[in-house]
Amino acid sequence: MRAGGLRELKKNQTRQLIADTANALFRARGFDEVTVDEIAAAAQVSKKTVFNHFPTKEDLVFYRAEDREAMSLAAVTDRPAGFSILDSFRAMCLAQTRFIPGMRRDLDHPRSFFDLVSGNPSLERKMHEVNERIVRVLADALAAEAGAEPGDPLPHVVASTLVSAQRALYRRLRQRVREGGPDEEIGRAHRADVERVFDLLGTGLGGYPPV
Amino acid sequence: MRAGGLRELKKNQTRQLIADTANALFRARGFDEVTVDEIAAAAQVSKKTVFNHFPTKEDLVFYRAEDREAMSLAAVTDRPAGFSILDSFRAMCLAQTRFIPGMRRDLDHPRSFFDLVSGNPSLERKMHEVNERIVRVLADALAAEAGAEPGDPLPHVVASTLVSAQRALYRRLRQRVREGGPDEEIGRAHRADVERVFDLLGTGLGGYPPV
DNA sequence: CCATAACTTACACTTGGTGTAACAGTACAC
DNA sequence: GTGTACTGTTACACCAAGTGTAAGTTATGG
Repeated sequence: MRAGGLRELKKNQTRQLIADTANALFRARGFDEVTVDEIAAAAQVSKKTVFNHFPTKEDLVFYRAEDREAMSLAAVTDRPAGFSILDSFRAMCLAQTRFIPGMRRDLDHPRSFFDLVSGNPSLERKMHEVNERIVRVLADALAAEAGAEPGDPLPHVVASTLVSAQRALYRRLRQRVREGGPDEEIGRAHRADVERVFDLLGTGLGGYPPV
Repeated sequence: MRAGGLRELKKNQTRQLIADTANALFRARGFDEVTVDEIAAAAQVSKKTVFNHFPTKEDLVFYRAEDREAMSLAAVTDRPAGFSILDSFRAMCLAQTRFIPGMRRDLDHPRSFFDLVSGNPSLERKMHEVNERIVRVLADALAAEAGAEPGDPLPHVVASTLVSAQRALYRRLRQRVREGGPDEEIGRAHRADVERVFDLLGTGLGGYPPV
């Protein structure tokens, strides 16, 4: 069970090969139009091996979801002293502009990752599940930091709000990228979005919608 | 296609019969331990008819989700003049105490509705889906009322926060009911919970967690 | 009473996902 | 090196959810 063993290496290679093969096929033809049998055949692997690595077909698309989870969690646990959680999330959302090049690349595909997921019920469900997982992990971290009573609803509400803000801003940013324009301008608009959202979260929702 | 026609009546009866039969079986033995074939047989109906009425097996459990959706939406659209949306949701959450008797009845079952859903991945996914639907509907209503630009992330963030508050408080209330105690005491504790959550939402998240 | 539309059914089929037991290559101790 | 235990892969048989189709049945409206 050594981490750097040959066995471990081959296993990871197989996993990566399966995921890459699957996603290439999904992009080419759509999620529902590709069967797991096809994926297995294309990756020269048995169907059982696919399911040994990925519990469901949907996981082939979202297999890197742990990264996002870790990022959100780090915003709470690894923030510099004197930074509130809200500050930390605001900073994280401002930094989303670094995704712009990746978004541009994705949008170049005839079927972008976004198009793949949106409009497919089972993939959308899976996405919500991933999201909910992040909220829960974040809520636990918040509860631990705040020393909240078990069952306290507050940490979960805060976590849900922050994650939803992060996602909404990400979606908005992608939309802006899709609409076109120079990076700099998109960045400016995005920063304004971030400030609007976090101003509201910072001062309270009581005044929404404004008259 | 008359609303009060005999055909319509029988259809609704069949639908109700299938749902009731299914849920009785689910409660008795668990969601995964009952097949759709069994449900169809028990309801004396073909499997195809089950799927004609309910697109997926999970819908047999959540077939009344539209009620919740309508309730959340009404909190925005039907609120009295001078009530902010936050006020309206606070009132709605305070009124959750009326669910206490129903919760007690549910908890009497050897397998409560809650137990049925929690711990079952596909039912939890479905629940998140229902939830996300509510958030989206609410966000649209908020955006319409605020006259928000298309793509504006704010309405979605607000909607997500309100719905998550509502759900978290509902969960907390059920937990209190499960822990036992007189209704009056539970109601008092719940009202305190509601005030804590909505105070935070009203004044901003910046101070969370408190030092 | 008849024609049509709407609901149900039987049936065959696809596909995601599991269980099992055998097989193959790696790790490791000696 | 050699034997052995371990671990990932495979073939295969199987289950259950969900779909498509064509035919049967019953209400509806003229």
